[in-house]
Amino acid sequence: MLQVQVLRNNPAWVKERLAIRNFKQPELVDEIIALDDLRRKTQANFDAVQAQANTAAKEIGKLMAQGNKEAAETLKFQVSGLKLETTALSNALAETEKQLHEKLIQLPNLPAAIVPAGHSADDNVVVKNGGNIPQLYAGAKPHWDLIKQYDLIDFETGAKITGSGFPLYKGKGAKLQRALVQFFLDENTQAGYTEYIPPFMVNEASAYGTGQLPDKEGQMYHATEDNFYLIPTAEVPVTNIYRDVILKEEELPIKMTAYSPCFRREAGSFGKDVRGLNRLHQFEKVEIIQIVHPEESYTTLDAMVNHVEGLLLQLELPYRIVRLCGGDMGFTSALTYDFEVFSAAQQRWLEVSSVSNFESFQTNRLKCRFKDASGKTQLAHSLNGSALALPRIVAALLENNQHENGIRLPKALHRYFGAEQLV
RNA sequence: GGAGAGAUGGCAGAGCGGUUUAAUGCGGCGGUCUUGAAAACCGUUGACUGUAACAGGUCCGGGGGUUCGAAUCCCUCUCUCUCCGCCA
Repeated sequence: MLQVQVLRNNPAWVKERLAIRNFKQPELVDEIIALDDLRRKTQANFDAVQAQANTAAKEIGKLMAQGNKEAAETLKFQVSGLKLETTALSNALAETEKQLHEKLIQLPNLPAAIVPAGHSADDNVVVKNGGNIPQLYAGAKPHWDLIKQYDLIDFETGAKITGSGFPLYKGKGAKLQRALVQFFLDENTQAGYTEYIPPFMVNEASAYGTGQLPDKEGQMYHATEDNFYLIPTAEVPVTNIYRDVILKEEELPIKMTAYSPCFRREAGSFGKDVRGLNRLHQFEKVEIIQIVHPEESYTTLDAMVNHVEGLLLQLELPYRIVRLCGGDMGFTSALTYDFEVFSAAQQRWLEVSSVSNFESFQTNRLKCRFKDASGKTQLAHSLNGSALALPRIVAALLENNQHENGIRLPKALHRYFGAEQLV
């Protein structure tokens, strides 16, 4: 959520930034400012009447204490009308605030200066290519065939137990998951991130805090009896650690990492996009999250991108880093870099990480602030990224490393998996 | 699941209808003293809103109610603790 102050300070610039995203209702900016004006006026009126009532109530108290009952009763009668007035004004104020808030949450984050304009993924900018695309042998297969051949994941039984998109990992397939999670967490903690295991269900306030509610309600599984949501990413519970918290400046930066299963309803997808491990209702992911000083957040974003790149290098996967254009960026992000790995048998780039700077968009909703050197409280900046999401990594590992007699593993995983060959 | 107790400022802890603009202690910050530090003493010490700056307003777990006036009374929800039951 943007700060109203930002809109008031420079509405023209805000509209210009929103245009980079192809945001269709720039008039919202003016409506919000007008509502904020109204809110301020109503607040001032309410305050004035309330002050009058407070003074009178105190006076009555004093008269009572003096035993001057008659004068107290007279004043009581005179003041009784104020109550209607304060009730009316406070209702009007609440209504204005509600309208203001409803409009404000419709505004997406303002793209950073270097975000390219554009409408879709076609307008994204590839900023770096790394790793080598392997030459596969003639009989190379897509990962879903390899999974079946080596009995790594049983999708059918997963579907029987729960439904499609809920894989049942088995044998070496299950062990590979565990090895990857362990590898990622070790790398992340070595880079200074503190490890967490968060709750995998969150309440409404947390889902709201990171922006899943109210906009993306349908993407989460909802346990209605207890009103809990299954987390779509560890970002939700972990970032909410700092909801309603005022930090000391020296506590920044806060670096956190967490493994979690992720649950996504993702209705309406079909075809090759959902084949095998490409898209699932439940998958594993290790996330990195930082809460930093506003002046540091872009340096931090670069550091996080470098860190994720380091993981892919160690996994020996061909990758590219993509700067998302305004039209393809998430609602809450100011700047996002996507990491894609090349899955050689499918001949497709698969997104395995998305690293974003939210600036103060998320912390404003979370009320995550810090006291700066001059003693003022201001909003911190938040960032997060996957490091990494497992399924598509597994898909690329299987496809790119297959040979006639099995599947080899990158060196970095040997000690985690306990062998040089997966199969 | 059953019975009971509780939720107050960074922490501890009073207040249980009207000079409370939330006592007091600890901690934090500033100062005096000191070569420096400790101790002692003095001062200061939250969030939100609002103003050019004052002033003013809101906040005692969340929400609602009673009253001229609520931290204090009533309703409701959430959470914590103790005991019992069940349980990996």
